[in-house]
Amino acid sequence: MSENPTLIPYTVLTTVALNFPLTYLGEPGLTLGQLVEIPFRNQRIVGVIAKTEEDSTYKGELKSIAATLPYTFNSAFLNFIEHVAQYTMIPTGHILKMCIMPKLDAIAKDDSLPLFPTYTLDTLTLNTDQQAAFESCHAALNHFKPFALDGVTGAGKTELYFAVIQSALKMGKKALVLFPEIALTEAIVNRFKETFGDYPLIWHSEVTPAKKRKLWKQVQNEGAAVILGARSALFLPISDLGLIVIDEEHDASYKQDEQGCYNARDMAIWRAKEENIPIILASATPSLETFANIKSGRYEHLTLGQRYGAAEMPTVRIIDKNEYPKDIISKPIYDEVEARLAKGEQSLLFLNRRGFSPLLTCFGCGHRFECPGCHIDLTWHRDRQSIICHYCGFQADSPTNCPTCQGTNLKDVGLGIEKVAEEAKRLFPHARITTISSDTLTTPKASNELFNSIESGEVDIIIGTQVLAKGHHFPNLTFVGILDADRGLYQMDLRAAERAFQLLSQVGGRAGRMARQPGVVMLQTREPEHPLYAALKAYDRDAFYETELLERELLGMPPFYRLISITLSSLREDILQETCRQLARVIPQTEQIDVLGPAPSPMYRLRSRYRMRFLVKGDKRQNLQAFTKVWLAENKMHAAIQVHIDVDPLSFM
DNA sequence: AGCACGCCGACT
DNA sequence: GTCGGCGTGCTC
Repeated sequence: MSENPTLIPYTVLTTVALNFPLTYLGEPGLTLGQLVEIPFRNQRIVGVIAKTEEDSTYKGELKSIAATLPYTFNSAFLNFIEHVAQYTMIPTGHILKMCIMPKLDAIAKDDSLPLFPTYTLDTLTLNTDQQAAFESCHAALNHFKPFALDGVTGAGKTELYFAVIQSALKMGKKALVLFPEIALTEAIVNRFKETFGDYPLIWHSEVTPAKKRKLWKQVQNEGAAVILGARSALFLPISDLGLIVIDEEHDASYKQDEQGCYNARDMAIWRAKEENIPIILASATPSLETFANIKSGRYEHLTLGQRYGAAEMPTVRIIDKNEYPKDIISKPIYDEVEARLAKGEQSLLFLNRRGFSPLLTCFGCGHRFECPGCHIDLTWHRDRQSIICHYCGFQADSPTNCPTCQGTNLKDVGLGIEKVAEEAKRLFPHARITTISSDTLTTPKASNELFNSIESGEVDIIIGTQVLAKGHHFPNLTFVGILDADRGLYQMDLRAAERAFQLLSQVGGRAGRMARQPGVVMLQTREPEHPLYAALKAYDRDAFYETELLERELLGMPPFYRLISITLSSLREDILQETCRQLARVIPQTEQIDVLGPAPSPMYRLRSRYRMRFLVKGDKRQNLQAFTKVWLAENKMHAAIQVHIDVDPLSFM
């Protein structure tokens, strides 16, 4: 580029995977946050003015900004991008890319911009608890404050935050409401329409690119609106943001695990802080982190409804599976289902495992059908006539004979929901039975049809996995049988008990939700004495959480300590092992921070890659990111190695 | 000599 | 991330 005396240098954050900004020349007077097009190598990319002066030691020839785009990010949003990048250790450019749309110049030319919805803001009727909670939130509308909204299903959490949203809208501001797996929750969209007289702006992975582009542009305009979205909606450049709500805040789908790990719930706190607005984390079964923040007073605790009052909660019975060793569906559960069939009510049988059986083996020689890439057992999906790897998605046709000994006596081992369905058909030959899992809920349309058929009473017995656990109202469902409550308790996962409690209490919460009398929940377990079940039976959530917190503290685990998981993977096992040895040699020695590993990942072989893992661990005050950055920068990594960094990993799988 | 491929560094 | 420079090694 030729030297032009009228141009001045700007620091520009780009959408490429660099962790530092670049310097470009531009007309004087460009403002902070201005989106621009810049030449980068032989292409044009989008960037944002991060500083209105030069901030680099680069001594090469500077290129010039090619064009300015009619969009400007405010400084709160810029700070948010910077903070997320630093915290998650994702390159800043990647975070910026999550915040913008492709083809910005084309979007700018389109002026067919839809108007904001016109909401009716009639005052909602609140009960005493809701009114008290509302007043706390209302008083915080002009500054940063995190709230934990706590209350059992049906206690009125949604009405409460609807009322707070209403206040924000009246102030001419926008509210951002995050939901886990929004594509499946038509119910909340309808509820919104009923209350506010118009639809919210909807953002999730199923929304078409054209609609996304319109919405992306629209939310930058002034005016009141509600944006209802999945975790990625957190990265929308919303102007005049007045409130953030995270519903089902404990839900694991707020955590993105691929292409850069981040937890939208935690990052939302930072967004609220930068925007100086309140944030409401709602859940009947808060995450242990949130529970700890309530205890320490960092989050204001809003409690709704009669907490864990026995009257509205289902009756929970623990079934000792050791008394029924051979039965998939034990006698007590059978009796309850029979009783529901006689009364024309619905039953749910819950098992958190897809397919027919998690293992297929040859009776003759013991051959197991394993995934060629991951070396784990393939799950037999008899309905689809295939064997499938649940980790990488590898599929093959159902075998008819053994590849090792040619024998034809293949045996299915273990239990999946397809096998439960077969057993249920045998036990209840006249019942109308349907299975629900990610195999049957393939599209939003398919799932709506399925859920509608259940709601309209076309089904007697529902057999399903965890996809059932959230968001759906089954008014005629009065019995839930949990067939293998222990599953999840003994995985190599420190959150297993917490998740099991959340899952079981939610599934239990399905029963009798709308019925006049409480429903019945039965859990089959081989360990009826486990404290988890005692807490579930008494619905003593806080007692369970307190025990769990104590254990985490003793183990030196989150939320008392923080972790960063670093997974190295490669197609070449030798290079991987050598790199790990080398990295282990140069671990910086400090008193406060430990590095565990290298250890083989729980999935040592996944999608044909070998995987090893380090864990960086320190108490809450330590800057683990800075430590990790220094450590990894010591070593030039071989090109055949991929590094995957997960700050605050949810599970270690 | 000519070309294909893979590694590695630079990108403003 | 992704492109291009460059070194290695294979083939005509």
